[in-house]
Amino acid sequence: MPNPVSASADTPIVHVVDDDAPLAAALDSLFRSIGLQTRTYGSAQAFLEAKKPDLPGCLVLDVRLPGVSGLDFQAQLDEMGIGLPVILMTGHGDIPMSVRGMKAGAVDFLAKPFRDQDLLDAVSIAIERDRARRAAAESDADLQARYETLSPRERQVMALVVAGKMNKQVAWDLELSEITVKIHRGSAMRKMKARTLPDLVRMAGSLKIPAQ
Amino acid sequence: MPNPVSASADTPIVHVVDDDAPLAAALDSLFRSIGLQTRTYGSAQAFLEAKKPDLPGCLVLDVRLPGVSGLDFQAQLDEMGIGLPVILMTGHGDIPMSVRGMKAGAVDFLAKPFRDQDLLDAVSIAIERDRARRAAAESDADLQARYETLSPRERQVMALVVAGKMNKQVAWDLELSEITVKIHRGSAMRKMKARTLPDLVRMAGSLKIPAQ
DNA sequence: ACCCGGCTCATCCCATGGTATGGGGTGATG
DNA sequence: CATCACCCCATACCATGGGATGAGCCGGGT
Repeated sequence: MPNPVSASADTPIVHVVDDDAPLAAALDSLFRSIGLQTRTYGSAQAFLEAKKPDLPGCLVLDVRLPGVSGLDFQAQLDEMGIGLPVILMTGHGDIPMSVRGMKAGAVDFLAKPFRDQDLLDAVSIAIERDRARRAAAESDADLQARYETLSPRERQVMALVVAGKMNKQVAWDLELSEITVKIHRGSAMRKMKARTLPDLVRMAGSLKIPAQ
Repeated sequence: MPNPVSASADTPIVHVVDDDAPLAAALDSLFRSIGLQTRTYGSAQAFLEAKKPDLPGCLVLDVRLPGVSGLDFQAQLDEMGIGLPVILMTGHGDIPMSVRGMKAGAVDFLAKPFRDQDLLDAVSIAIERDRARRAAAESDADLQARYETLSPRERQVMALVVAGKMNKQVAWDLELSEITVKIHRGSAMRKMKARTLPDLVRMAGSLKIPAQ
């Protein structure tokens, strides 16, 4: 039988990292009440060790944690390439702390006590941001994967073609015959699944291949 | 005779908006001491009415101002399209205030008293950011200006060409002869100063002309 | 009335792009 | 050794791009 407030399917996940168990439990039920999955962790370490499902979500993080500071942890996550949007909470914070958190890209920084609604708003923004991030990352990974199937020559040719050079010029630059360039160019188009040259140019742009 | 700490040429400008005159004067001399120009204003209104030289710079803004709040003023500047990076200062601030300021894009939010060096660091970041912003805006305006010289037909053709359609298909879409398409295409290339099709595609990208 | 710019089209000609067919060489790998 | 991926090239053929020349139609401004 379906849940009254549907959950557990592919609904977003809120990860709560807070060593204050009662508070974590309260947050958990708050999020569940609006149909979000939650996971709670007593420490940064616990969060890192847990395996996270491949779903959009966000991280609600207390600044005061056992071991590392929440702010340091935030920076650490960044270096590790975990792009999960972060919402920071604190009981005893000051302005420099909040500024540092926001500079590091936090979605919000909430001083306790805060209204439930403020947190829910922040979470909803964070999740939306994560959705966009994941979508961008995915299409980027797709593109990157295709690009990696190109042979070295094909990449060179692609770069020059995308820079606007004619086959003839590419041939001269790479000391090849024009016919060979045409062939590499064709394979590159096929492998990149680019129907037209403008498509290829845009792909090169997304891949940050320098224009010229 | 040149100044000891070179200024007044095309050096960046720090705009200080603060109704505390002694403090403004102190900031003024602080910034001049490192070779920056400064302008001080007693109110948001005074800043808006002043004519600002066309130079990179930033805005140092006290949150508590006569009339509007600094935060509201910040939002107002945004709506007016004044992209000058903002640094907020406050004597009596709290976390929500700083978070709001940072969310609105402030470079930094400093609680008084702060160290001179913190402000100088923020200013230097802000000016660098403004430089980048201005450069981007300028090249964008250039492009936009060229785009505006295109006739309506030329724009239609350009859009379809950039979307990867062949002249033939463009002709069919617009119910034109292929020859006419070629001509519009040629003019578009010339007017946009695009040497090659990839160039045109990138320009269209910067102009945010939808790809297909 | 005239000119000019935008829009349209045709025919001709040539450069360029793109693919197919067929050939040969290398080096890594099973 | 056989195979495969990558690299190189030629000839041929056709589609496409792009410019020159010449032309007609409109509407707005001098």
